[in-house]
Amino acid sequence: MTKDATSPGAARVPAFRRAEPDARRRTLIEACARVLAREGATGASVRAIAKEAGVSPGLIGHYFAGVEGLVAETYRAVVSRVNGGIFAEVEAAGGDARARIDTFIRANFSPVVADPALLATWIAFWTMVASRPLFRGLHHDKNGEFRAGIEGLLADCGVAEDRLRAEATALSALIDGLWLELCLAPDGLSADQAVAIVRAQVERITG
Amino acid sequence: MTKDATSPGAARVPAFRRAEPDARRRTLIEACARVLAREGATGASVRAIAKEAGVSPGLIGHYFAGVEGLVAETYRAVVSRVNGGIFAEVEAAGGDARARIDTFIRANFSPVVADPALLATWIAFWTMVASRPLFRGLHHDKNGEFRAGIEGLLADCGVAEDRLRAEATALSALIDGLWLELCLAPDGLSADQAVAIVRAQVERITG
DNA sequence: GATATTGTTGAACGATCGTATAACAACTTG
DNA sequence: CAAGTTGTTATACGATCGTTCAACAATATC
Repeated sequence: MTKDATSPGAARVPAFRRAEPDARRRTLIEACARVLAREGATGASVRAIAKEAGVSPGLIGHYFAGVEGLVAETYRAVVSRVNGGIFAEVEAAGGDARARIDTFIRANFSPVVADPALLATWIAFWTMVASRPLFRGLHHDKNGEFRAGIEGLLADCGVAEDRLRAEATALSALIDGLWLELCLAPDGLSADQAVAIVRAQVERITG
Repeated sequence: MTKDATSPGAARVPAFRRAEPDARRRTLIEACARVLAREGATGASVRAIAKEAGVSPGLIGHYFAGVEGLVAETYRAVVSRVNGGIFAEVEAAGGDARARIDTFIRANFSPVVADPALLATWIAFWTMVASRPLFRGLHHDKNGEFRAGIEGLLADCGVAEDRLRAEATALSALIDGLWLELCLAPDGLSADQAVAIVRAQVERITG
């Protein structure tokens, strides 16, 4: 019989680790995102998320305002990660306005963005928008950021300022609609088709 | 004390009515739609729907393949009603192709279509698309019908056949994206703005 | 009016939900 | 090394979930 944690003088094996509050929050948010991606919007229960994170269920209530609060933070994190990645690609594309917006288009339909697993996060979020003002405000903020990014790209392409708002709103809606369809029916619409459609639209806008 | 159902000779008050299977199914579907609209996607439980319909919870299992089956039928019914209403307006608009497609655009953002309460039905449906092939097929069908309708409208406006598919896909996605945003944030985007955006797009397509 | 059929009820079942909380243990502090 | 702090666990609780099913009653049939 080998030594174990109960033997006198055995090396103690801590039953759990204490974590920095921020690190713990990130851990839980990432676990929530994984559960949403794997199980869908209805599978994101306290117990499933806690198990995924390797912690006790009670810990979620300790760090967030219940499951809703955690989902809200997860949405915020996932949106930031996805949109951050998209605009990082745009920056890496250099200074040419046309190249930048084309990179933006392609990035929006890359496999990591137009991913059915990602849709679950949005669905879980949309489910709560109708009844929770907190979620409504969060949607307003993130949507505004996204449209502002598009406005910048279009402005660099020489789109007149008085048309910017409407054209960016239209382009945002077009991308969202194609993204949704791509997530719901990956075998009905291809990413290349979506890219081609948005490209054609941008060319019509920028003349 | 007045006579009641337990008094001898009192007019008998049936405890329940038997219904035609089709009528009962319609009743349950409509109740499900109302619950989805009022309570949201998470509130559509067997008990809530049965209470709304004024029947016993067990009856849902008798007529449908569980709650999922009822939600699937409800989605089918709501989509048919909404799209049917839209294309009925188009028919009522007469024979002029431009008038028809403009009516179509306005109908898509009328208060009864771009209704936040309606979004709950779509969300409940989208939640199940990822994991249930039945729902995936239903989405494919209904989406195809909608796009086919748009293709017809564009064809009548003289859009070349080899462009029809892509243009209709784009227009469908644009409408969906604007509709979604209108449902999620009714005070951020107005129906008139959405109509104007789609009008401009159609004019660019039809030349 | 008696009988058969079956739509319908309502309760019971096990599972799972979110939350609260007492006990415990990891870490900090003195 | 002892004491205090608090992050963490694990359980218990009440509520609600979807489904099942024996019993009942509304209707059809004869």
